[in-house]
Amino acid sequence: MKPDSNPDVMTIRQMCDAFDVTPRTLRFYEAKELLSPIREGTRRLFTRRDRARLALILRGKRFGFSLEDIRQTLDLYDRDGGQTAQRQKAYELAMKRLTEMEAQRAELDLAIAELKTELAEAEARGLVSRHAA
Amino acid sequence: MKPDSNPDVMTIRQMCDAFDVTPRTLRFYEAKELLSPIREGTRRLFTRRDRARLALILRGKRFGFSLEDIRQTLDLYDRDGGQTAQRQKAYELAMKRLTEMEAQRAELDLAIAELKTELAEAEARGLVSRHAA
DNA sequence: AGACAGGTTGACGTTAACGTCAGCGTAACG
DNA sequence: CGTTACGCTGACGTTAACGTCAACCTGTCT
Repeated sequence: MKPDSNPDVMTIRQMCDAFDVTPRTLRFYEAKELLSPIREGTRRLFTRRDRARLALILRGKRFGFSLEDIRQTLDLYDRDGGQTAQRQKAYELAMKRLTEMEAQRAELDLAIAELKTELAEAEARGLVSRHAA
Repeated sequence: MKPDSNPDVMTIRQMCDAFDVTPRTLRFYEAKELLSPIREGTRRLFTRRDRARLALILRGKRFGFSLEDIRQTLDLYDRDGGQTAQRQKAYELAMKRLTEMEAQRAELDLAIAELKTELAEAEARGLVSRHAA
């Protein structure tokens, strides 16, 4: 019987298709303790928790955070386990990340505005056409 | 006589102090054609143009862009030189970057909102204190 | 039984973005 | 004129984040 009868867990290939990553990447993330799929014999089965974490990981990457940065922040989203002291640390770390992200947002807004200005000027100088080949 | 008598150019060390990077980094960026300081004999002298570009480079990095991505976009800010065809390409590339950045901002907003929610819930669950050690 | 699809574990290769170190040049200072 | 500061050029080392490949197991289909 196939193991994917359970809709709550996914095989490595299903994960790859769903998130557009390679098996190597998922195993790598597991080795780095970003994911912790359960084992059915030797095979990995990824739970909802793994999927949620992977989504957060990929997002974090798009924002330029390192896997190590991400790993540490990730624990906040784990409402269940963890000692109080650990949770407190995760919380504070997440606060720090929040501050960073808000700063990044501010700078991003600025950069976008500047780039728009630059594009408008280039246009005004008549050296480019809005839509070409 | 010291070369830094000219306020328009800076030595490598002045650049390092101003932008908090190492000499190695500046030479590396030059090798990758992101910067093109003039030479006084063997020594590098960085112009206003180099400084402007470096600022953009460092910003781009904070947004998670690769040096290669940055290098290509950078040319848009070079109002002077360049063939028309080249400028047109740079323009279109910059448009693409703009779209990317706006998408990134949207996702960033979402992520910030989610993280805030998560923090609020953690607080509500009473497992953490807003400000600890 | 044979073959095939899908998964697993090492182990080594690769790319980006620098760090580090040796060896050399040179300019200004005491 | 020696040395101290600053800079330069290779050239090799390093870290992160995977890619690639070989060798192996295992369930399923024919």
